[in-house]
Amino acid sequence: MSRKSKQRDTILKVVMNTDTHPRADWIYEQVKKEIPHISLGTVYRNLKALAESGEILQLEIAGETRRYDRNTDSHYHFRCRKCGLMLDLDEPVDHTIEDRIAGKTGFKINRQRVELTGLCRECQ
Amino acid sequence: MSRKSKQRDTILKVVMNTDTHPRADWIYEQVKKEIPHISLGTVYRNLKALAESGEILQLEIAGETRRYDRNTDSHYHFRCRKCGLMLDLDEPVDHTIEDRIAGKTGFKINRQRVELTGLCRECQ
DNA sequence: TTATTTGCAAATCATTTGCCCGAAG
DNA sequence: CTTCGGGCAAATGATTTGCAAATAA
Repeated sequence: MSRKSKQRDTILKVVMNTDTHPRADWIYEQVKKEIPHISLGTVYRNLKALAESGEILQLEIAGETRRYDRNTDSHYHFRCRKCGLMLDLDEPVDHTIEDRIAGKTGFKINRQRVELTGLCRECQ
Repeated sequence: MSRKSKQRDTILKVVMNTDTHPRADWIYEQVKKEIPHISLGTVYRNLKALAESGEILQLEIAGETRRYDRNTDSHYHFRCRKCGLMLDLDEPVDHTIEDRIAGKTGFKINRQRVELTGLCRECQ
């Protein structure tokens, strides 16, 4: 289905080796250290493919540029509104909300996204 | 502080008269019916001003174009991934998550955003 | 009058796409 | 070979901005 390529392998490696939830341009800069002539378009194309195959998670964030996450489990996120730090919270995800809403409205709920925004310890 | 203008009043009126969480371009089309020569830039400028003064809410949505909401209270949203329908849920907002995270991490939490995605009744 | 707001167009930012070429199978 | 992935640059879509003219106070 999809061929292997040096660029795709390197992009995946970069994402798997950080927990900073990087954006495409940061990933691009890191990959350039190994493949100086890589293009940003290639980075976007491969990030998309890797997300579609379930190897990484595309993190769509309200009002912010997209980020990428090696952690593909369902989890909450915290974002510092001053320094931009973003991290996973290991709070257990409350799925009872989904059932409660589904029961009330008749909707089928597939996904729940919870974002907490505030100030991290350093920025307070 | 801010002057009144026909364009701002009309934009506010349009947002207040719908519960569809419209995007800027839809609001622009509606306002054009009353002020045909209005420009999209003016619509954006006024929506921003109205949000800053607290009269409306700018809804930043993960992976989607911004929408505007006449309901400025803290509330959850549901979005249908097929037809794009977006609506307010009248589920009470659970603020205990904020305290729990704050206690665990030492972060100061200002805002919580909860988005449920799925299929509405018509689209299932 | 004079400070804001408008209309318009150009600028920006993140992301996607078209096309032709090089490389993987 | 033949098809997919890569590089590059141009296109896209949403939103913002600069500026001169229009308008509210």
